[in-house]
Amino acid sequence: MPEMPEVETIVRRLRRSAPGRRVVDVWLSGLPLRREIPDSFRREVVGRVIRAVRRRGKYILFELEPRSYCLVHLGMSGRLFHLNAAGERPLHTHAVIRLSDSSELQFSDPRRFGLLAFHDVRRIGLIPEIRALGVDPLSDRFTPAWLFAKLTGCRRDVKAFLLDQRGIAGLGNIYVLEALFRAGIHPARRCDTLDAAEAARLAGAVRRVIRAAVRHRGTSFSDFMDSEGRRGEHQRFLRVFQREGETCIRCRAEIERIVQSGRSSFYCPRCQR
DNA sequence: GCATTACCCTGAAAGC
DNA sequence: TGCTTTCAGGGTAATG
Repeated sequence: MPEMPEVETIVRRLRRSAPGRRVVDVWLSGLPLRREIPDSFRREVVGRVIRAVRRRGKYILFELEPRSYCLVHLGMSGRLFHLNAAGERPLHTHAVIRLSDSSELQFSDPRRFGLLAFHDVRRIGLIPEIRALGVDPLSDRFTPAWLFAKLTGCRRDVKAFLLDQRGIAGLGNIYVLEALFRAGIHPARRCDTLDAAEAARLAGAVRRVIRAAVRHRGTSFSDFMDSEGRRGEHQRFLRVFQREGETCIRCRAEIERIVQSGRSSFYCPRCQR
């Protein structure tokens, strides 16, 4: 399940391989993803040149020339490969974008929760999905003071807050739970019960977890692969995620699982309050 | 207005 | 062994 570190890993690879190439052809499976890909997508994208590859939250943005954007979200099970030459299309391939150097971008997504869209706008802030996103956890705006101010007026569970892309953009279930463990905060704590010191611990934990995961090129728990088909390494460093019944690395208590808003939460009942 | 729940989908795992 | 059921989850729409 690609979160920000996995998307960042893909974007860093694509930045080396995609800019400067012109789109010469687009193939679409015709099946709907999160939304239908309109027939106009092919007509709009063919002929444009990829100028840059960017990331906002879990979204990948191809900046095109003349200025416009191709927006990609990997959803739960999406993969984006950049192959040197036309290759075999894996099962559940929904889009193939052929480039001027004979390479091709392949987008596959078995569960079809992903997104592929074209936006004829000058700035990424004009794309509704991007405008709705909150601060990036690695940006200068994400500070302990900012986080404490946000938590103070919020009555939800801290886990629900951290998962909400409108507040902090990029976190998913894995890194939220890992950050809460490192900060010693129970996932069901109400936001407005956290004090300034806890908010500071949480802000630091989020940054450290995300930085470590980016360094390890993401977590390949089930099937994540980067744009060259390489698996990530961060699964070896997870401390609570999917470790129900195993012992806490810090206090030897048994890791527990609860369900919040239909999602699993893993935590140490002794270390996290 | 805010918070929670249901839904989309398929593959893997569990249950029978 | 083989079929059926359950579960997983990101984002959004619907509901409370």
